[in-house]
Amino acid sequence: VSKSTVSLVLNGSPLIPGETSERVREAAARLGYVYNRRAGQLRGGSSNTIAVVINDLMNPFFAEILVGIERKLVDAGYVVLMAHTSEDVARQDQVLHTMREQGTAGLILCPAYGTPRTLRVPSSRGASRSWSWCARWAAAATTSRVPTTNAACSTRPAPARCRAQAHRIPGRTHRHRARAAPEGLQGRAGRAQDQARPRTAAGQRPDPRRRYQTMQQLLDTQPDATAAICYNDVVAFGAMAALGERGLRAGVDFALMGFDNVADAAHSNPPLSTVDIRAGELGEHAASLLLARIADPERGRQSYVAEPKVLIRQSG
Amino acid sequence: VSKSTVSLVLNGSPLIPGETSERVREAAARLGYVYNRRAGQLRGGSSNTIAVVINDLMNPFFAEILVGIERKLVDAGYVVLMAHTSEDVARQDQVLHTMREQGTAGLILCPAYGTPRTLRVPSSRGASRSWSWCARWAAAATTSRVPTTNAACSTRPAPARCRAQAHRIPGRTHRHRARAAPEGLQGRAGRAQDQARPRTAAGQRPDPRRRYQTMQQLLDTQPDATAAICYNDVVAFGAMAALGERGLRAGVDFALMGFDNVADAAHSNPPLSTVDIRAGELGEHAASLLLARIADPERGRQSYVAEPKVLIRQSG
DNA sequence: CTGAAAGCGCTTACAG
DNA sequence: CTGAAAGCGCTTACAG
Repeated sequence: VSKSTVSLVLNGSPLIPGETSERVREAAARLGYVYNRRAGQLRGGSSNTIAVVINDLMNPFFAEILVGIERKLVDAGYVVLMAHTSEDVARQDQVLHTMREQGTAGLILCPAYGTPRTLRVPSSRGASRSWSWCARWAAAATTSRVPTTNAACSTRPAPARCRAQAHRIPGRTHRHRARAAPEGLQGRAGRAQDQARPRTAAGQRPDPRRRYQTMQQLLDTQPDATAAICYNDVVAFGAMAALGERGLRAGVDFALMGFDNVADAAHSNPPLSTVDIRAGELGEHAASLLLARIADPERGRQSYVAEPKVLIRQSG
Repeated sequence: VSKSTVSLVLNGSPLIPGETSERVREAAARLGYVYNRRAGQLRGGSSNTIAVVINDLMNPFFAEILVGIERKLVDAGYVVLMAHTSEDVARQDQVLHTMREQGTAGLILCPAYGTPRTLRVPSSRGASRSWSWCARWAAAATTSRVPTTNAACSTRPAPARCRAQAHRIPGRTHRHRARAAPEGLQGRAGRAQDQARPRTAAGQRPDPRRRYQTMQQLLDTQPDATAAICYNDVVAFGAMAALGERGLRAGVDFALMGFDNVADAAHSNPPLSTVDIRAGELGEHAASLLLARIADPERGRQSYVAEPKVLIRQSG
């Protein structure tokens, strides 16, 4: 009954005969022994924790991403150290700093709006930690400055095709940023009046309190508009409310398109046409790429870009 | 420049003179030194991590709770170890076991449906860990079996007043569990036909895929119903969709009441009448009570019960 | 196949 | 006020 024997047993080493192993396990159970993984990792030099820093859990899109990440990571035997930034860059810096001291094996970051593309993730000593960006374009830019940068999960599909020819889409005045190429929308009949591409208001963050007002404003200032491509599903939900208040119904009087295909989009009132991006899988991919990088640090950085799928439901 | 001197400096001990302290800090910064908190805690016997196990982040109610918990905990200098159970008791057992080895200072659990009330949280060795239940009734029952049980955050307000006299509310046939006492609803005029109290379908979990069908079914089987008190806001959103599909509008043809006052409830189509329970604060309280217990383990268990507030908007 | 010894990076008495 | 020494709970060579 020696210390090292116990250690070998608990780590499932094949060196120990079954009988001895049994005795040890039995004794451990009887004494209510609980393994101190941190001590083990201190000595062994490994770590089974991964940091996940996420920007906005109030948006179901990111909540789904987090769930996907967590699922994959736990399945792989890791435990996740989570922090929420509420889109606040200062808090993001703070938690990034704190987590550095925890000696995680890796980090997945869904960056807050305004995160500099050159962000250097403070890595633990020596062993430069692997990490991934997730779900925002910032991914592309983190090359030379952060050589440990790994995966990029971008939701941005092919650009410059954001036109819905069948409807009158307001351009520069509305605040929504069109991210998709909703080709499906083109087929929806109507008068093809305006091909104005919705203005990309980069850097503009979709303030939850404004989702609704934005549509109100749009309807006031551009009374001839008959469609809107919304920044995301949550914005589109707000637009539905604004429409409803004026006695208009999306899909009848107005075409509305979201983005993300959040779970609730299938049962909004009316069900929302949107672009399916499978947020959960996005998260799982971010996790997978990170895990691959941890397993083989020599591996170059990779990226995964989701294939968006247009989903036409009642709203547009 | 000795090890212990460095340690004292980094922990802000007053024993070290300013000049020496400066030199140490400067050198640390220059060398890119990063403190290994786990090693420190191994020796010191403390821990600054807290486990948070949560059941369903797809429901914005719980996402808000998590955000509240995280905010409070990070502000207090802790770091959170998060796990998601997806309402799966088996996975909950798994993550609870894994987290035990991490030696957290405490645990907050939003139990999955079906969690036995007698659940014993596996505590780390010796130092029985403080912990809290959050947001589910299970709280009340965890007394004698888990003496380290701490706070209970219950969302259940006073019972047995769930009647909306102004409307015809289906009773036993619908699947929604009424949790609130929507007094405000009583004042909403209409024919007072039925006082049937909605049947409490305890243990019945609101399957997201069914939210919508449930309302459909209700309308089919009880065509004379004119109101529904929904289990929560998310269920109510599904009901709105079902209504909309039949050309009915909540607040005009039918009264609909949710529960939780999730952020989106203010801008659903139409805006949802609901019961405000301030999920974020619920989470913050769960965190506060846990922190108090950690600071003073002798302190008895406490509970916090939120005061619900009825919010009448357009839907009912 | 099992035990004694050194050490992961820190902290904490305890001497100088 | 600063340094030398022991030890947190584990793992990993290295002998027996």
